[in-house]
Amino acid sequence: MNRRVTIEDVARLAGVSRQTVSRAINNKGEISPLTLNRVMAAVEALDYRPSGVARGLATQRTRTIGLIVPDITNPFFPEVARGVQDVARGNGYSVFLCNTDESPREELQALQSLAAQPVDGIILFGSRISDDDLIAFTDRYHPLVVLNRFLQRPGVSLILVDNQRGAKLAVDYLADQRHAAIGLLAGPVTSPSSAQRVEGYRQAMAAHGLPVDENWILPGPPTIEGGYEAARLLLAGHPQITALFAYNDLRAWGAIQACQELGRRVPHQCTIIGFDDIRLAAMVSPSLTSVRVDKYYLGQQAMSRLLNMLEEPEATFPPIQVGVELVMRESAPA
Amino acid sequence: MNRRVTIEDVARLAGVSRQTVSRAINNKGEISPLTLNRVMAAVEALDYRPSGVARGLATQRTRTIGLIVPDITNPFFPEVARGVQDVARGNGYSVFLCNTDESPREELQALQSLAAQPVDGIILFGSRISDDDLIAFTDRYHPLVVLNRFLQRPGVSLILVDNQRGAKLAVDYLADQRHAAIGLLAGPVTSPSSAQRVEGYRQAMAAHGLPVDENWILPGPPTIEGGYEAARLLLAGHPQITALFAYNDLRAWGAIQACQELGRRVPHQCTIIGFDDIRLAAMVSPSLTSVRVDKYYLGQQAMSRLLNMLEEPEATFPPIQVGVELVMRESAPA
DNA sequence: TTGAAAGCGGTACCAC
DNA sequence: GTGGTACCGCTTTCAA
Repeated sequence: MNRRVTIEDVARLAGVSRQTVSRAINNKGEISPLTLNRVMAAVEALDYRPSGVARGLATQRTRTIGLIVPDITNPFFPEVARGVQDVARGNGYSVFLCNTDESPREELQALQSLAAQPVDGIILFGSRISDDDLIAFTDRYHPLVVLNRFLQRPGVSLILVDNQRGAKLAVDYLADQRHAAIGLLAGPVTSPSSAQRVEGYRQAMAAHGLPVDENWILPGPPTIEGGYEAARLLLAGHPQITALFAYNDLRAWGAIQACQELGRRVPHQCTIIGFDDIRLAAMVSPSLTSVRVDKYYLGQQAMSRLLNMLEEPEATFPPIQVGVELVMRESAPA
Repeated sequence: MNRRVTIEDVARLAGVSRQTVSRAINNKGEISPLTLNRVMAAVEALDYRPSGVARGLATQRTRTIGLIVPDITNPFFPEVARGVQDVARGNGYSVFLCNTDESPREELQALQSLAAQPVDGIILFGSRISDDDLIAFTDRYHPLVVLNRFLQRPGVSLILVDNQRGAKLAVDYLADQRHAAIGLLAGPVTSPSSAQRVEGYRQAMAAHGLPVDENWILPGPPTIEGGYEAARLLLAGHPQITALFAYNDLRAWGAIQACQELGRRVPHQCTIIGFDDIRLAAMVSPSLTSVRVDKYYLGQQAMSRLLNMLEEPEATFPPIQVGVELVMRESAPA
């Protein structure tokens, strides 16, 4: 590769100092229009682009952020990522994307590698690490935006989806249809959002006077396969179950497949509700009744908040609450 | 944020020079086991992590690459991204992800911003910019791995999916079933992979002695909505069409929806074949017959190749060909 | 085996 | 308004 064009080259060509070039390209400090023009002409001529690395070293800001998600192939996260990236790009930021595969170890590594990179801030979705590890990390690094996890710390902002209410909406809906034995295909045991949905399920069941058999709650990976396995086990072991509420749409789909194999028709012989309302929920057959989360908005909010924190490092920001709504379709018709 | 721990701090604590610390953490140069231990102890004690930025400036290598895709919410790309990222991480690289929204302008900006970042290399999927722009860019920046686009340039490696053959497989299959009027829901006009699939379609039609009405070929965005619109237009304007071959699975799904609205049953009154075989192709109803591409493998190959180029900057590497296969399902049964 | 000094490509601070 | 100089945190080169 040809040697990189540096600020020095521009300065030489324009017949000014490096400093003046710096002023010109950064639109700051007073500069005479004349020199500005000369410098910009030189920049054009050489097709000069300042090195982000050098700039990062000098300013201690890289205009770079890290986005950590469990798995970008889970259709929930691409939409979130778009929300983050669109806001980021609009403000001149680039985004590192890291997958953790639901592994706390990978997550911690991702955090540390991003901190060393170093990025100006980190957005952490689907966190699975322990409170201790996360707190230890927040002590050394910020700003940090964390989703769906309570963690009151300086330098940490929270985005909270109303998971409990989402679960309540689903259970209410099923209970109103006289379902009493409602199985719960919970998410990963390490997932705070799953814990919140489980809690919402428990409260709603209680509110309807419905007893909960602990065996009806089966955690597992947030994938089609995971939902399939869980539904098979649950329906085989507890034939009295007439409805399933799943941690996410992928698990709900797995459950639909399991029902089909077990000869239980959805929704008539088994009613199913998912969570997230990913785009394709409407496309499968039967289409999926689901608790809708505005994923793109979530990403936008997370990135906007991170920008706010970057602008006012000393400020404290309240958590952002994001609502949910039930979208009715074939797998759990009215 | 507490001041960053630097190599200087470690050196002081260990009672050695910065240089010795550098040697220790990079496992290079001769160093006495004793000092090594002392240094590493200091590193531990301070929880020191070298700054990627400073290192990048000094070495001119950031262990960072850029991945450009049209749209990460298109289910094709998350799988590719995982392939790229898994190989990247396994080799100590981080990945910047950029979306272009199919826009040549955004794509060019993404390329330039990544080049300025600067990343060690770029993987470009779904390129939409002009040959001129791309060539101009390759002259100033490499290494570059480009997918599905012919471009013989030094510093550029190619990954080529056998798009023509994929289209041929689909058309052969339909022609063998006596379909003669086969519509083509092509991709974006700027998409090289779409052009290749159109070409394959033309050749296969000709091989079967089937005339092609140019109006049967309708390009458009690679989305469900795009496929829906295109299929509506095509089927309304040319009722004799009995089968549709779509640029990708999303367009095929849109077509299925259009058929349902028009009262044409799939596959009996309209047979449909998609492309990509994204994971959910098997989940929709009717399930989708599709030309399968191994997306994860594609990503792995792209990143592996990029690593090779990074290791041997002077070497020339041949294009990597990636095969396809037809997966039969309900939308076009045997 | 270890250390001193220069340099990577910018920005910040202070003169002029 | 402009230029000189130090400095960001690390690696590289060369000497000791």
